[in-house]
Amino acid sequence: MERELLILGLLKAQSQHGYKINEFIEKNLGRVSNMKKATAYSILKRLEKEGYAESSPGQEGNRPTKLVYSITEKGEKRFEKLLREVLASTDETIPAFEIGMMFIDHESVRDALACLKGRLENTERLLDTYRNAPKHPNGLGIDLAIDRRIRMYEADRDWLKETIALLKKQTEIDPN
Amino acid sequence: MERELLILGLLKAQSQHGYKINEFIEKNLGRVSNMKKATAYSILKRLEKEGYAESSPGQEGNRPTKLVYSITEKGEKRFEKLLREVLASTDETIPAFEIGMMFIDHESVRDALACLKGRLENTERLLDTYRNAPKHPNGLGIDLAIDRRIRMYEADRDWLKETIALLKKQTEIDPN
DNA sequence: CATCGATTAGTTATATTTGACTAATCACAA
DNA sequence: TTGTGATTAGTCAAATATAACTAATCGATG
Repeated sequence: MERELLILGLLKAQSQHGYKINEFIEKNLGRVSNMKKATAYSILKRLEKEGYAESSPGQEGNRPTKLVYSITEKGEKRFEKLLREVLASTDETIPAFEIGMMFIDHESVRDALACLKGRLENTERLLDTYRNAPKHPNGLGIDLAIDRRIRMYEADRDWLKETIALLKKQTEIDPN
Repeated sequence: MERELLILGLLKAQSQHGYKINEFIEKNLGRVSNMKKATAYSILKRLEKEGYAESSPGQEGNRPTKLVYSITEKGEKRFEKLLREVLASTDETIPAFEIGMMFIDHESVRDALACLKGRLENTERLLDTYRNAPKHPNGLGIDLAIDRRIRMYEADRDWLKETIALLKKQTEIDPN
């Protein structure tokens, strides 16, 4: 659903053909979405079938014609509906990591500690990346999203540090 | 991948047939996974094909025979490998909500505020649920996972409150 | 004891996602 | 000018996920 929103948003900014859409996502939004090329094409096709976008053959230079997609009136409405939905609703599904945590007693504490330490390093590296991300002058939204990302990673880092400390104390009592 | 881990974990605890697996996920792990029945069955089939689980026909009472799945030696290894992977790696994909936030300037500030306030209520309700969740006496992992969930929702709530305040200030300057 | 809704235990058709493939053009060097 | 590796612009087969369907049994009720 956020994928549909993303593509509608890109079409809203500018009519484009599938290749450009995918290229933009790969090059500029690699962190934002890991949607693959074939998925982008298939979503474009669906959007057209459902009347949210329309395509017309376009030409550039000597290249073979390609389908240029534009958002329709109906598509703009759809975009706004989806936007409200993702803004208002909370995603309640538990991330993979927490599912793993539930099984942590099946691991030796020593091994678990190694995993969590690796994860802590990762998290701190990501925090750095987002903190050093350039401010976006136009468009408040992107900066707000980045700020949220930072908050989340900070919370994750704090929890990780405390949990690692707690498990370390356990190994001192009973070093299995 | 976390779905495979979950099913292997359930099989590790006890050999079961597909229906019980799905029932347990639906009734007890509704918050943990939204995996659907047909998916559970298809993962069980794949696990068997790849040698991580094996099935044998079982009978109970007068009911027709059903396939009971057990985890294999190879499956236990697989479980541990997957567990290490999800524990160590950071999921870097941006949640749907943040993708929405990036488009927030396409919304009127008034509408955006309404959405975020709805979301804040939701988040506070969830926080309450997790704070009041009963402690799990055996198995430290579940409590740690719940603690992490609480931290994340707290961070989300704080960010939401600040963002709502910021947008409110904007409406006072320029009420569009 | 017939029957009717709930529960058990799946299968199947359909939709979504992705990795792998195709095929044209371009840029540049030998 | 001809080959060759990169870029452009997709398509297609295979994997994954889910909604909808099937079909047997159970339990209780009139």
